[in-house]
Amino acid sequence: MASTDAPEIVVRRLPLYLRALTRLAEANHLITSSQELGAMLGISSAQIRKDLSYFGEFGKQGMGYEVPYLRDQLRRILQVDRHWEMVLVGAGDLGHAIANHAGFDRWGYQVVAVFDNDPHKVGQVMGGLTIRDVAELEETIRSLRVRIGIVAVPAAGAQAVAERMVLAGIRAILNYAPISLNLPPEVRVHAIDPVVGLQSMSYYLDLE
Amino acid sequence: MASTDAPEIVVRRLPLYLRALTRLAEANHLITSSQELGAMLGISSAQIRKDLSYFGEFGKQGMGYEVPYLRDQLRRILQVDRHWEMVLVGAGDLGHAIANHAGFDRWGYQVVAVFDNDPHKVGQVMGGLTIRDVAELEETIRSLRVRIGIVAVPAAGAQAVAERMVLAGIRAILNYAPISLNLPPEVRVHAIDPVVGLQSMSYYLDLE
DNA sequence: TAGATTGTTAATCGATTAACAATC
DNA sequence: TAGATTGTTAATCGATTAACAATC
Repeated sequence: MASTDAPEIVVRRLPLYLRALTRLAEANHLITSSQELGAMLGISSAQIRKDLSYFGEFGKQGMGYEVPYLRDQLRRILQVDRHWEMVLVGAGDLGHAIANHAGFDRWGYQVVAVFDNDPHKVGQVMGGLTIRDVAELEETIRSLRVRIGIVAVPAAGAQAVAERMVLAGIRAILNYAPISLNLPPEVRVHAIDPVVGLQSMSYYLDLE
Repeated sequence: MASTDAPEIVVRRLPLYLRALTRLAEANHLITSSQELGAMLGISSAQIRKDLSYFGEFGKQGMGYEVPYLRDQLRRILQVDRHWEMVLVGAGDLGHAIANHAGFDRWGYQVVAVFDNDPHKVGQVMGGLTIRDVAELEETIRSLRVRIGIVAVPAAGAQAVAERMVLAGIRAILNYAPISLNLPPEVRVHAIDPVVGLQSMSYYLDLE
């Protein structure tokens, strides 16, 4: 479980470090340094050393870090050295793309149940899973003891779906709906909205 | 042309304010307050007032903000009150989902050209567009004067594609590849990687 | 007027960076 | 040893919050 005092902003950088280390390991680099990692990520070497220091001492002075060792430590710290199951609500185009997203499997995240409220979709198969009626959401989350939920429904239904997930035991939500979810602070939410990203970038673009 | 002194972290919140205001407007709310917006977004009212103050005075003491007026002002500030064209590289499953993403159209973002390096895909139609050979990338960006690029290729090719985009005139990149792009500071990058979000949330989950 | 809420200032809080002793 | 790089401290920088005069 989560050491308690690392700031969230630090935790959110750890997956980037892990990704860079995985890439180095695949290229058979055995040793790296805070400077090299920083150059890969556009982050200062001091920040990387400071961030890692919240969790332990992983390097050797004068030498740097052993790539496979630091990678494994980050996997342990982030708890990604295990299998996580997820439920997905929303079997539209977006849900379909999510259910088939190869990156999830590769990192041990698996969608184990898909839900929709459209009677025409319920019973159909999507990504190897039979689409269930969203009425069975709570029951399924409880019986499968799932902790992670993915919201891929239209904005109008997202808050209600998220609240139901939380009441049934979900503690982390990946939110693809274009709305800010209002949930208890103990529930983690990560929002994916490409339009929000585009809009903040548009601010900086020159009209030619 | 972007006023120059608002911190980027503030600019990144403006789309959230715009989204909330759009929702209020659709519900025919004519007036709102920093407190109401804050409650919707999980942000303090002081922060909302402070953020808006970088760009002007939009409210009335004792009254709050007129929803349509503030919404329109944010659209102007963010430059989302116009049509933006985008190029997309990568015509795989992910590219397909992106090209068909309804949210882009709704907000004035349009994919005008799709590229792939697979000869079998070039010439096929995806989302109403004929897939072009990625060899034509620079030429197309220049002749269409596009400023926004979407990278939806595997990690191994992403950095090279992004660099080519930038040399041809792209100034904002939406990056779906699971890698940190290294680009000149004048180029904006917004990364979309659901796995990174899941991994940072996993840190906080209790193993039962 | 009385009540409410803005816009802004100053205080607080937290994150990043610079610097360097420790040491491989 | 000489050179390099960590882990950590203190200084700096920047963001958030609290408070309130202005005023609708």
